[in-house]
Amino acid sequence: MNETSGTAAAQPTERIPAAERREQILAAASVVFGERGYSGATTDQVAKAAGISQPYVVRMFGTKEKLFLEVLARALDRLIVGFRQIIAEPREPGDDEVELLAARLGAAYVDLIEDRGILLSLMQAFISGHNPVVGAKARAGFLEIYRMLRDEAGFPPDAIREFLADGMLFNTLLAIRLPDIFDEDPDAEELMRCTFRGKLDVVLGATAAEAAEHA
Amino acid sequence: MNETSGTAAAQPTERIPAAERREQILAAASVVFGERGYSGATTDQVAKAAGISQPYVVRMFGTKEKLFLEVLARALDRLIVGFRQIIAEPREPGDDEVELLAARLGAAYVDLIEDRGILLSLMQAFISGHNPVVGAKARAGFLEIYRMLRDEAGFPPDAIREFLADGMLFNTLLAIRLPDIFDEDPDAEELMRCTFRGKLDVVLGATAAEAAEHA
DNA sequence: GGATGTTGTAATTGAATGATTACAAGATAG
DNA sequence: CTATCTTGTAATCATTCAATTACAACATCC
Repeated sequence: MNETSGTAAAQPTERIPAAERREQILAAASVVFGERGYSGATTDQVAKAAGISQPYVVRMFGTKEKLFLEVLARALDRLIVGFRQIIAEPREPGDDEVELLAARLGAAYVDLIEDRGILLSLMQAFISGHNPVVGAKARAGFLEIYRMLRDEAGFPPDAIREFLADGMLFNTLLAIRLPDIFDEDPDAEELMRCTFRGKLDVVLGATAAEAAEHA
Repeated sequence: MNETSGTAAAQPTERIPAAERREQILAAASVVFGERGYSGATTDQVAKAAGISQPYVVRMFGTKEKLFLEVLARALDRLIVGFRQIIAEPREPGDDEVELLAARLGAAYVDLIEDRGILLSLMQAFISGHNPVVGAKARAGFLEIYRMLRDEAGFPPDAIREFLADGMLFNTLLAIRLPDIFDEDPDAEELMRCTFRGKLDVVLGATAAEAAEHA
């Protein structure tokens, strides 16, 4: 199409509007930061994952830190907006109102953090409490979720604790890649099942299928 | 004592047996790795925290990675040994046998991860699932805890899930330094209290006291 | 009291990496 | 057609940092 030399090998990177390229970089950065951590990730790895050159990544976001903060803000935003949407859905009052809403929120959460980039970017932020900027964002985000469950969802304290605790355990089991060793150690799958009591078979089905496919 | 020049300013670093120095380095490394992560921490920071020179740190452990693995192994070991000790304690059978044991284990866990180095080293390991060596250790450690609760403590699945989930939530709230903003945002303390339902007032008291002192 | 082992550091090196600069090529307006 | 803006890269710089080397001071053994 737009090649001038007939047998060009390395395609000269399509020209793409900055706004769109920005999204590509953020998506790539989410994965790379998630895998290697803020310090462990390099702007060059992000660039390669996004299919562009390293200087372009830096110029687009100014510094590596600003890029990371943007990735984190996006992840938190998706989480909060997603939850708020579900809570806003009309629901009829009843005995199991809280339980049902918790299940819906849980499913949404699972959907979200199956994106490993989002999961790990969030967890990276959790352990950056010492960093004034990142730490403050992590605390603020966590508190906003708490207030949402308390005020908008109307959860009683025990339901909040259980919901958050289960979420953090799920985070951890996914982060350590427990499903990766389902076939090596049956206890791994047992722990995963024990964690979800079948109430989230969707996820388990997906990850187990992945594992089976890989075996 | 062993000063040759009377007015020596920079003390020439006391000679200490290698084994003891090793422990000092491991203690310092636990803190530094916990705060900055594996990639973010430098051997020089560890050295300074331990009060020795950077090359000595490297020579003692060969590489930075080996040092980190040793720190992680220590943390996991303290956790596992500590739990096993409590489980082995004689206890009379009864209705609340599991609940009581869970409370004891919880208290021990809290004691342990109040050492921020241990808390964060463990959490660093959790999000290193992609790293073959660190990831494998994290998975193995988590599974060992699971088996201990199931086989040695005799916990039913629900008790295991609840125990682990509460632990992970506690990890997270401590990691993001929620107690640091108790005085800025009353919801922070409320979330912390909601999380523990007063069953672990020891901890809350300690961190609140810290915060008050700082205010 | 010399030889050997242990405990330590200063100086340096080589690689990695975030950031900058300078430049090129395509699009768009006048 | 020329000027300008946008989208992109190659080359390079300055810094950081893990690791190495070479050496010094103390201790212990014969």
